[in-house]
Amino acid sequence: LKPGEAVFWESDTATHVFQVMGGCLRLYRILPDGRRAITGFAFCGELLGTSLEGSYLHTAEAVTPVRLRRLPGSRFHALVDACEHLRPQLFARMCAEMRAAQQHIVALGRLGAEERVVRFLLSTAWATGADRTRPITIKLPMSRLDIADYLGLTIETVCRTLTKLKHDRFIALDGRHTILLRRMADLRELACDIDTRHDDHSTAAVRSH
Amino acid sequence: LKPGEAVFWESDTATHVFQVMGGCLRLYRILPDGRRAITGFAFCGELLGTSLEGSYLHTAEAVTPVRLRRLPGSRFHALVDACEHLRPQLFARMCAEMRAAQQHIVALGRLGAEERVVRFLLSTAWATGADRTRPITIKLPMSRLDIADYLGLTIETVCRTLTKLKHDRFIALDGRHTILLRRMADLRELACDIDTRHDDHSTAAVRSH
DNA sequence: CGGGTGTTTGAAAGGCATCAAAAAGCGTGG
DNA sequence: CCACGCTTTTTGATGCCTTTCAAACACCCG
Repeated sequence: LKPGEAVFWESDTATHVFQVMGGCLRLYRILPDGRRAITGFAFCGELLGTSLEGSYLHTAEAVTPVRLRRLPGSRFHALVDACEHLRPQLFARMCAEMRAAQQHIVALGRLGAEERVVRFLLSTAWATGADRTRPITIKLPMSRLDIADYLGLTIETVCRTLTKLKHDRFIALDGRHTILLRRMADLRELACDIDTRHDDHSTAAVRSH
Repeated sequence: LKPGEAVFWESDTATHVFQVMGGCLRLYRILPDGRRAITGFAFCGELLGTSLEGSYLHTAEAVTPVRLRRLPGSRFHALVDACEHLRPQLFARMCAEMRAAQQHIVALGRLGAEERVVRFLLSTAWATGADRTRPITIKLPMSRLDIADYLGLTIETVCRTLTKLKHDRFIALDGRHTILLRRMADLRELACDIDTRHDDHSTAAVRSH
């Protein structure tokens, strides 16, 4: 698929399951008045269209050139049903998706603009499996508007936040789609990142009443 | 469980699966600085703790008195694995959960305060399986603070929005936990609601057993 | 019938959105 | 290789919605 082309639309009857073999896609829903909410991005290896009988949950559209593998949904589920060791794999993927969704909900519901942007940068970096303590250069294939619609912000706010981070020496921008993350520890602080902390038991105990 | 008691905490090792036999629970995560994000509420019939090997995704805490059924996670998954007709049921539940999460993401990312509150009221009403065109009285077991933390707002904003809806004759309040929804068509308009109809059909089907 | 918690209302402040325009990329064609 | 025009991004000024802070009020339980 070329950039901008869609794999399927939100209203489509879900007939096939897809696997991304390369490239990046945006997954989104459009509100009646035209507002767009991007629920996630899909990268190489990920599955699309697994989570529904009926119609797709969102529109899937290519951000970069994308290569896909396609399988009829019925066949996919038959395979999963038959293969003893395939089932836990699908289950694990769905769990990961759920975890990501909940993380997203927390971010949209309770984090400020800066926290959201930094968290997005860090999660993108970590999706590549990079060392979490060392500075890293990441590629953001999607546009600022995509990022804004993903984070529940406007494009201007995303820009301003990035420039502020740049001036504060937390990141360095190189072109539109390349960002260098430096001072990871400070960034993690800014992101209000709970995943990497291990003091949650005491926190939970305190707040449990 | 009595109100305020927890079934499990976010950091706990996920050992058991629970089914709610009665009452209402809140599912939430706490940020390092104390902010709370409620990711959802659980009602009679729903399953808790299915979506993870490892540790639970959130804390589950009783809002009202709650009755639970408990099953070791290993046993639960063994049963599902063995039972040919149980698998699609679990799958459907997970899909419904995912759909709810995505709906929530859209609301938090792109809807204003009034839209969020109205959407919450309508989805609560429809969870009871009521007629969608006729006025209906609903019970909200949770506190205003719970609603605020669920909708990504403050308690004051939730209050103000409800008061405004009352003065505009869209709803009527009776005590703290009872709300009459009138003029459903107008409310749906306010909620920016396109596909809740489709959503709830499957949700109701899943809930029913 | 109090006391305490939870809710509602009010005033002021702040953060993000909106509107507007300049600057920077980027592909195209000379 | 550079000039051109378009799109995307960045920056700036202003306004609105939601939050914050504060206090009055209602509800519930003993």
